[in-house]
Amino acid sequence: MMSPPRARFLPGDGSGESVREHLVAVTERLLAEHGLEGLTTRRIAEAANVAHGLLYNHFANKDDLILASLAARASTLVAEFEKACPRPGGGSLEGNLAAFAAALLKLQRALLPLLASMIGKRELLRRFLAELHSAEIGGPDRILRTLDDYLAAERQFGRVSGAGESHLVGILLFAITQLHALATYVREPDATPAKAARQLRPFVSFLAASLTTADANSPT
Amino acid sequence: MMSPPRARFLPGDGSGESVREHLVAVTERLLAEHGLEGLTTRRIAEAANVAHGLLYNHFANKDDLILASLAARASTLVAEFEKACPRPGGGSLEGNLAAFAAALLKLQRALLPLLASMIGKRELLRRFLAELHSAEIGGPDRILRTLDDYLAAERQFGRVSGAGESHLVGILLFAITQLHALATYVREPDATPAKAARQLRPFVSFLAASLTTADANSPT
Amino acid sequence: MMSPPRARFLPGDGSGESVREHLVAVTERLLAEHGLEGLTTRRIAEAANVAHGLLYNHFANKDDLILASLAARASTLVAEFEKACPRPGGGSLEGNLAAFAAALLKLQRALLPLLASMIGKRELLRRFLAELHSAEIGGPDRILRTLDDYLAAERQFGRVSGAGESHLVGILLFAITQLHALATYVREPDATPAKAARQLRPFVSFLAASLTTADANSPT
Amino acid sequence: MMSPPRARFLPGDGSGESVREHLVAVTERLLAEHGLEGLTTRRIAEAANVAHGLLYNHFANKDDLILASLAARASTLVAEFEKACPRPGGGSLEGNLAAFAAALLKLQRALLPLLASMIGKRELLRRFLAELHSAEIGGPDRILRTLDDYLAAERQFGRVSGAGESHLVGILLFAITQLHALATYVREPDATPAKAARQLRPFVSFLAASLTTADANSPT
DNA sequence: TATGAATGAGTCTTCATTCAT
DNA sequence: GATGAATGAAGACTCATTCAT
Repeated sequence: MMSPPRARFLPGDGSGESVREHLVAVTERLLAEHGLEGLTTRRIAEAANVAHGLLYNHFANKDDLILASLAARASTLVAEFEKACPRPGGGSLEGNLAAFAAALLKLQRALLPLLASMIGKRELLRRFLAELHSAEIGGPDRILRTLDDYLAAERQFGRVSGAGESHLVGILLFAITQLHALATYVREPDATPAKAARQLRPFVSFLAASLTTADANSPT
Repeated sequence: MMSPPRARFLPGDGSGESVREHLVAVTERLLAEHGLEGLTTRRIAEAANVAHGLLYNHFANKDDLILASLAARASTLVAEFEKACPRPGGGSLEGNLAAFAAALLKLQRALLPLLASMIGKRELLRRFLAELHSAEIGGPDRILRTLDDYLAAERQFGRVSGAGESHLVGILLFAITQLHALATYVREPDATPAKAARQLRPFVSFLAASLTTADANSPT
Repeated sequence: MMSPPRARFLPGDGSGESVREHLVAVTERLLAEHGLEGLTTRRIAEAANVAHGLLYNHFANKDDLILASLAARASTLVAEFEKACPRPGGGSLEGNLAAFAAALLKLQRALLPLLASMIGKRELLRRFLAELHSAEIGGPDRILRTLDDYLAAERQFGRVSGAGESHLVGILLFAITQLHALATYVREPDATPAKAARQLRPFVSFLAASLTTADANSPT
Repeated sequence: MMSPPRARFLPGDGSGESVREHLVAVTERLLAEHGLEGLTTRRIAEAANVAHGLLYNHFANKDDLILASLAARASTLVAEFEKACPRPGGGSLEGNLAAFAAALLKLQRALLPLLASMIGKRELLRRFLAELHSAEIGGPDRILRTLDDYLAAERQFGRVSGAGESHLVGILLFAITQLHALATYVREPDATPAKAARQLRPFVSFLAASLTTADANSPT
């Protein structure tokens, strides 16, 4: 009747992680590696070295666990993005934009597959976005604000001319990195950051130029 | 006792459609309406008014049918896009770019969900892209070439100055519409084209301006 | 990959039963034998010698199958009851009431466990009752009407005096057999019909007497 | 890191209740409110404000706890019934029978769902009945004896004629209230006592009449 | 060629029970 | 005694695919 006691995840194994956190961490890793597709509760339990039913002692259902893990993943990625952001005033403007592009690209490449897996799962998507907004994580809006803030600071330093363009430029940088992320995801998933930087360089130059030129549209 | 003979799809019903084509057409419609999510072989057979098993007489498996239908869908959309493209020389440059933006947006909004559903199904995605390239359909590359061709023609008309930027501008237009498509899909799936046009307008102006200004970066 | 083809239920095995009917019949038998409790879809499939998933090709869900089988069971039982009903005018009145009691008892002993299993499953119960009323089956109301009709006929024969009591008597007969059915179900599930008849006899006599006596309450 | 100390049920909290009694009391309440269906050990522990595992320190398994609680519930109900019984000699005979009917109905409506949930759980049912008999609770037999005793007393008062019928009448009253309880449970769970009294009235009158009439069947 | 009944592995979820602390 | 995290068997349901007719 009794099955032999299997070695399991043990709290107090030195990691100081609660089981809930352990489950979220494992799921976050699986999400990062394979996306939402094919991510079954059984596989999560196996990867966590835990009985299948345990998930349901800590989360009401699969979606709740996924959601917590998605939020954790997004939080991690946004934090990494912000750490990688250049400081205004230092370096060259174009170099800084390139640094932003690289950071954005990394973020997008990690986030796009997750977002994509949620398409068609409207409810999960809705809750994920709500989570982003409610929690301190911040979604795309926060990313764009970070860009805006940087550009505003550079304008203070006199390194950015023009008036309203800077906001557009930030969004275009966001857009071009997203396009690149999607394209490489689809076509060459193993592309190196160096190669990506080379490919994005012309766009960065173009956008940097548009920030430094006296804008033809703006009144002098 | 005998089940009543149901009216079925009959080849030679006047439409001149082979069964295979019928299945692809029906699947294409279902894809357009609901995406890949929840698209089961049973539902396809029902929608096609055909026995469930018939699918497997014409396609080796579900993926093959989906693939053929995705290709058909992509082909339809690309054709619609090209029909909506403005002719060079006519109208205002900015108006034409706006028209391109609208056409691109429509394309992206239709294609993104399909692309997204394929993320995580690497094999299907790979085959879809191969199909795009091999068949006469043409993927993003063809779209971008269409943009490039248009801008080159406008340069012939003297309505576009500068040298290498036009290619970048085309890609940026592509990128900004993709970003918009994704954002609205995620946040407000029911947004109207008019609203989208309003939101994209500043970007279109910005890009149009950069095409007409003597570029500071380019040697005179 | 391929599992060996197992011998299964084959339509055209001589019984002239459709699969749907086969499933209902098997489920009806299981219901009769063990009630709703512990009746799993897997066990049904096993008893029907059929793959588990097949149930869902013929019924939307477990409840639908159960419901169809409950209706079939109820139909069978009501038919048996009506066949066992005595004809008015023949035999002795008390003998006829005893026959009714026996028939009612058989019905109740079969139906009570089913009804009981449905308690706590409000939705199933609601649908079952609706089914009873909508289909030609007829529930308790029909049973009571049968009793009423019989007594009315006997009054025509002059074998029942009194006025309004006969309806009460019918319901009391119904009630006492239900009580007996419940009591024996709970206490001695293997009680024989003969023993039950002996135990019900005094009640039958009492009720028969009340039908033949000039009623003290009624005005002469 | 430590989970906050939750307030728990503490033995010696002034109520003088042992943990075992507390668990039984809580389970009894849950049984009264929602029946056996959906009554999980987790929910019991929650309602008792007690750790889930604690149940198994005081009861060998769920059934044992349920059983103790069922017995407690039955005991409560029987006590309430007896308190509501009319005293012989006072009031009108028919009024007293009506009072009995009301008390019986209340008892049955409370007990039937519990009994029903036990159908199909033979072992639990068997043990429950054994408990009823062994403990001082008394099951249906005790109820019927109470009725008999009342009628015997009334015969002493000369308010009941006839000889052996009174026992039958008691059982019929029991039966008709059980039938009514089942029917209303199934069809209109929210029926008021007043409505029930109205519906039972004719039966009460009929049975009362049969007690006061010189019985035609009995020898004078 | 067309049918659709049949298959069975796989999905999420529930819950009584155990046991180290 | 008390805790509650952990277990795992079992439940209902899905769906791509096969195959006899």
